[in-house]
Amino acid sequence: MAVPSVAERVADELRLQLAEGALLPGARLTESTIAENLGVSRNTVREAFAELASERLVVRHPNRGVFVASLEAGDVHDVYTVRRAIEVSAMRAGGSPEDVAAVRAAVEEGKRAAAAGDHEALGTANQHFHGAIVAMAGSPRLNAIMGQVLAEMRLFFHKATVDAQFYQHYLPENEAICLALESGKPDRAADLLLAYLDRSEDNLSEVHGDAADAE
Amino acid sequence: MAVPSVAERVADELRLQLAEGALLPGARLTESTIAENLGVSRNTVREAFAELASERLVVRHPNRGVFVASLEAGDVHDVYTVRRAIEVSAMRAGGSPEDVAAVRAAVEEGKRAAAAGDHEALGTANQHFHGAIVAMAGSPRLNAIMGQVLAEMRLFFHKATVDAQFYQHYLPENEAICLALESGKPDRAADLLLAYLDRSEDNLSEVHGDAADAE
DNA sequence: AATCGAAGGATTGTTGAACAATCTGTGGAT
DNA sequence: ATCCACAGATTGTTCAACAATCCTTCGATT
Repeated sequence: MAVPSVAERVADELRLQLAEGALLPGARLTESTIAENLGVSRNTVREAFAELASERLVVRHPNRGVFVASLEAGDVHDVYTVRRAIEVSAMRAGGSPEDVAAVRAAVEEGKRAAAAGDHEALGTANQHFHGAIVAMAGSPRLNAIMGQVLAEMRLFFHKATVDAQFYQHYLPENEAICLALESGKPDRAADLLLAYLDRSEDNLSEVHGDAADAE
Repeated sequence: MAVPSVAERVADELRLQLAEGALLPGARLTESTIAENLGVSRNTVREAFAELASERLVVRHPNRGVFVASLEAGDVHDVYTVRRAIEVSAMRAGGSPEDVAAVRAAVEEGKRAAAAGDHEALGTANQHFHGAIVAMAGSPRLNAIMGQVLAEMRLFFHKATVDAQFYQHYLPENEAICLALESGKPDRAADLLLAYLDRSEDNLSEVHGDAADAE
């Protein structure tokens, strides 16, 4: 019913291209060419840029232009710090049976994707899994924050060109976390999740080719 | 060195007015009048609005205008859900001695304000206290999120016209939390903080005149 | 008298063009 | 080779216009 504004549609389109990897980190986004390509005004593109910049998907260099954000080594640690705070907290909240069911659904979605050998789908299933975890807190703000974090992660993965085994490795962990949750032990699930996140961060820092400081 | 753009200065100015209570929740912000008052273009005001909207300080009603955000009952709970996730997580991280010193400084700042009977200062000291707690995590993203949350809270306090005793009541709690932190017991401090936040939420919901559902 | 609907005014959403400010890169002078 | 000036391109911002939408008022109808 609510028709999205043109600026919002432009932002959506750019978000899509970013998620698909059509725009790689570091790439420059020129106002005029985007305005021309999408058939909108430069001013409207500008509004869309403001939105994407607030989501950290894009970085503004004053008088120089906007560039697709690229996560540096420190950013990876930072993003995982946010994830640890939010996901673990939401997990300890427990969540309603429907919330737990959503987590289970994401786990099964991942299994199917792995069976089909589709690691694009495997990646999105993993994001659904973590999104469902945060959703247990029932907090619109936490959901929004997590949404942004996941979008940032997606951006990063395209840069790292993650191989199939990357996600597959985590499938049994997701299963274990989900089982703990389903058997009414959210604290146990939270501990597993925390360990998972720590390991995931290490893996990612490694892929990124960065000497991780043992903190 | 970096000169803020006009749009950013407009956003800053509006943020200031919001923090000072010059613009009360629910008030309408008309593009043309603000543009005229600040001597800038309507388009620039529009960019500033986009920024404030992304911070939830302002709400956009399509084709109707932007209004100063007003926290409803559910929003209070939501904001506290975010605070619990972020603050408690940061607290458990412990933090460097300088970080702890910053927390201590905020506590003392609060004491001085209370002694002087300045509850405007008492409020900001309290915000510094919680900001310092989050800063222990050393995460720019968490700091940014907390900054937005605190800005939202400030908005709400102007609506509720909180009395002096509101903050004063929490001074000894801040002291206790800080002491636990200083004596190397961050987990103990985190537990105290969690209890603090729960009680604070109850108080606020009460002030707001809302039948809180005991969850 | 109350309800409904249609004009009118006001504000937002979007466009297009224009110009100053700033950055980038090229080429020449030392 | 280094430095400086200049030209080109892009951003930042303004202005003016118009369509779309909303709110209000006024009038017509029942």
